[in-house]
Amino acid sequence: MEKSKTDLPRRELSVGEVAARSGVAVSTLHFYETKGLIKSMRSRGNQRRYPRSVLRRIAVIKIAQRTGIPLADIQKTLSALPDDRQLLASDWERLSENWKADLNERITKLTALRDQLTSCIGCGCLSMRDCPLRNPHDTLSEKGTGAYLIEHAGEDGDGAVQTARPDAS
Amino acid sequence: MEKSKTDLPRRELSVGEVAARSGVAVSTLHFYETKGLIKSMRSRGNQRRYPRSVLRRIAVIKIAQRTGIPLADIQKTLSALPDDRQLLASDWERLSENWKADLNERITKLTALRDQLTSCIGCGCLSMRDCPLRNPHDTLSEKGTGAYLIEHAGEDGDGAVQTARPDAS
DNA sequence: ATAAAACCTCAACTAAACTTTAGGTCAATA
DNA sequence: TATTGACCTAAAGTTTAGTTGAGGTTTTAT
Repeated sequence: MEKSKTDLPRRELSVGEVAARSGVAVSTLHFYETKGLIKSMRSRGNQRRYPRSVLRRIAVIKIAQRTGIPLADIQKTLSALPDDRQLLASDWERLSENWKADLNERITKLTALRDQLTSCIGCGCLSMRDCPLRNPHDTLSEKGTGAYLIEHAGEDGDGAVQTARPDAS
Repeated sequence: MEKSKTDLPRRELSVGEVAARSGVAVSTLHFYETKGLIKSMRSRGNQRRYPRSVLRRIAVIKIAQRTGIPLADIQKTLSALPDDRQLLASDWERLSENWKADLNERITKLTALRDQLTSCIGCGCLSMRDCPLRNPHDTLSEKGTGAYLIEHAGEDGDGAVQTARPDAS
């Protein structure tokens, strides 16, 4: 009889084992592989076999994703490691420092937004001229797709919230 | 001659005018309309005509988006206003309170992540057993798609980062 | 009156991050 | 041995938030 499954930790893991241990779906592992985020060896029968270190790699990917970093960027960062060796503590240190910076930026922006929200709840104006919420000059780079406020000469009282006074004829 | 364009502020705005004033593309306005986020009247010639209040509505939509709320939710919230009247200060107050709460939650999560990142940079372990980054029990609801850590009995030293010691034979 | 600019609809395309399906192979077990 | 469960590939589908294009109509300006 072969070594039973629970006997020694075998050197390599199947895709299903990696899925169970890492918490990501098998299809996701396939997907990550096509994106170059992880890689695998193959068994004689063409099934994926992973070194245990893939679990760490996946953990790192998931952490990066939680910080809001797109997979493509994660891939770039990971593949920029000198060779494709296992992550060392020093790598992790460098990566996490970078990601922490990104995260801090996002936190800063969201906090600013929240504070503006807080202060604008009192006034409730949403005036184009006055309200910081309406003119987020510092947020243009946030996924900006369209043109932003190219011109707003001829600004007239269009955006202001009415003081609650329903149907005053 | 008709009233010139720049003479009096006409009662209604064309889609292009709304686009220019609000900073969103015309195609986006069409799109928002299909999603029920805004609506329009039509001219004799079937062109969209908007009341000025649409600008405020769009401003609110954009603010909500900045907080990270998906359009579908924004739509639900806006359409839950008693009738489809203009936003009043009291509406804005209520909405922004809700959104602020969401935002705070997001900020809290990101901040926790950052702090974990900070404290884990020192140790660099990423150990499945010890590292808070590896087991974010409080983050399961964050876009969770796959199964999460259903079982990890038989945990063996798979995830730990090696102390920097390149090729120690 | 006519041409250009703005507008219309509908359908298809984009991007990210996956999942699902279809059709077939491999491996562990009763 | 036979069957089931795990695995394979490739392609297509899903969601969110839009954008782009084709083909045609309205408005506006000259």
